[in-house]
Amino acid sequence: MLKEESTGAGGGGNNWARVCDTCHAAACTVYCRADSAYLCAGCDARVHAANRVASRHERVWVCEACERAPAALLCKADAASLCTTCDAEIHSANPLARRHQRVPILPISGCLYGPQEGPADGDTEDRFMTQEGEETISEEEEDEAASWLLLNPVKNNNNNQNNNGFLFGGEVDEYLDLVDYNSCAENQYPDQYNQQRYSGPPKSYGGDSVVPIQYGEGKDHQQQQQQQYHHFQLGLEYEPSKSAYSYNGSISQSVSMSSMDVGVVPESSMSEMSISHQRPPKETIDLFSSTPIQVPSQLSPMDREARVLRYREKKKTRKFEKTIRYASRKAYAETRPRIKGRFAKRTDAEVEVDQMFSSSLVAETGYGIVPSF
DNA sequence: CTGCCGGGAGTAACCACATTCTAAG
DNA sequence: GCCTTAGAATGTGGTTACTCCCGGC
Repeated sequence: MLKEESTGAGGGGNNWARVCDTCHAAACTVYCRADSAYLCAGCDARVHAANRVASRHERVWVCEACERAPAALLCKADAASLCTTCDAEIHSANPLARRHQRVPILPISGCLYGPQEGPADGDTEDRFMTQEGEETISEEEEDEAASWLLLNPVKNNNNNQNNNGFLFGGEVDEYLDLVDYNSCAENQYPDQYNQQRYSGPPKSYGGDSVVPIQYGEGKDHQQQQQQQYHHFQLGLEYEPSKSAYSYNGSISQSVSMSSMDVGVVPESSMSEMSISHQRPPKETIDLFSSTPIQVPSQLSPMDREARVLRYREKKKTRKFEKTIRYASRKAYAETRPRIKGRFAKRTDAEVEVDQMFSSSLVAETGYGIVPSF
């Protein structure tokens, strides 16, 4: 499904991975500055292992998102090498992504690869390439990507764990759906949102200290944000009349709970989210019946490709690790007494000890400092 | 082939409370 | 507009209970 469209939409060109300049078959994985050439793993190993001079050629990984440009930044959170364009695009998607720490990629030299054993399955799969260099997408990925392109009519099914085994609105969509909301919230309350959560030093009362944030540094950050808002607004011009900004309740809960990285939700789902609360009983749901589902065919090929690409990238880089937003709360939670894992009430003695510690600390420092990590 | 059982994996819920947010005065 | 106050909301981690899946019989 996607293969045909991805090949057909690009006007005959391959919009995904750049092919190796040497073998013209496999997807390139590194860019050699000295040779100004994009090379696949095999050709890189072969070319740069040929002699000592060649082995000293500085190469950089190709962007893992577009796979078409040399990576310029390494996102530590995603463990992904990204070109400047993709970096800007991905990390402007939402406030959480913006917090990812990125460092300039250092050139690599020497032999990058061990003995060539042919492309590993995982790598092949990861890059959606076959050994012949053709794009392939597994059925599972097709399904997931399709869930991107479709909407997720059962995404608000939080209270119903059992989706009848049908995960159409399950993990993937939950994961994917948040960014636009984040962007919406950010767009709606840009100043408040950012001032409260993402800027400024921790307050002196020693309360919640937000986990350190790495920005693009200095004044660029503000400029960056403004640019991001601008980009977002451009994106929203698609459906300006939708009440997509006024979500609350379970949606905002999802946002706060989902500290993992998030992806981009198809525009169509934004409008659907507002009616999802009124969805009929489960047994009457028919995804492809009379409900006003925006089918993929309504998307332009370019939109489709863009979404699939974003989906791929986010799937590749997503992490399910919990992100601690408030280190002080973590500290409190860790020191809090528990009974069978549940927080337990502190005894009077413990409270007294705490008060003694806190009062002595205040006397010494003038501040009630909460340990933070 | 079907049904039952046990083990493993995954996940929601629960708890207390300091901190933050919001609205009202 | 600014300050204060009260109440609601939020977030935090370890354990438990529950569901689901899979393999063996």
